[in-house]
Amino acid sequence: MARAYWLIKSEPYKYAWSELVADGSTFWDGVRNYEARNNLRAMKLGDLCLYYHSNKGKEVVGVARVCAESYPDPTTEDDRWSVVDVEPVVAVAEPVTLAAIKADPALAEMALVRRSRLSVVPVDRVEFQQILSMGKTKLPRAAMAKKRGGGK
DNA sequence: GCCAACGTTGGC
DNA sequence: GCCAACGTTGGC
Repeated sequence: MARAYWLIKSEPYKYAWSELVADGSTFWDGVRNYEARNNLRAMKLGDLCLYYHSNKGKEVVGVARVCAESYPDPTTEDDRWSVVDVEPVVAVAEPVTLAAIKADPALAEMALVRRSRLSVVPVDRVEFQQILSMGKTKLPRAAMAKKRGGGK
């Protein structure tokens, strides 16, 4: 099964990329939208996520990896909501702004642009690679491996 | 089951 | 800080 790609948004003053790096990993809580939640639930171990700073910055600043698949959101009694765990993989060398994404015809149709209010959106492989390339960023070898443990 | 009111998100 | 987009809620 091919790896999937996603984009997850956080307001940097709420939970910034640098905090994820400092924490080592975190559970991705606070999603209260069914479609976003369904995207969380579709995430598989080893999927890669573009980490986007919304509101302030409006740019892709890092790549994170799903290190635990979805489970009930521990911050609420409401069993409708789920979280996943993510860990940082690599910072984007040159953050890719929303303006740059919109200006690129290959990216203008991204769910990020079309569904701007959705906080967890799918990204296709081509879009993912294009953003990394715009960000002058290469994935470390370890993240290229399919999954930890590497089974078929 | 429709739809108006309301709340939230996020770009500008 | 404003406002557009849009998801959710609740009255009927």
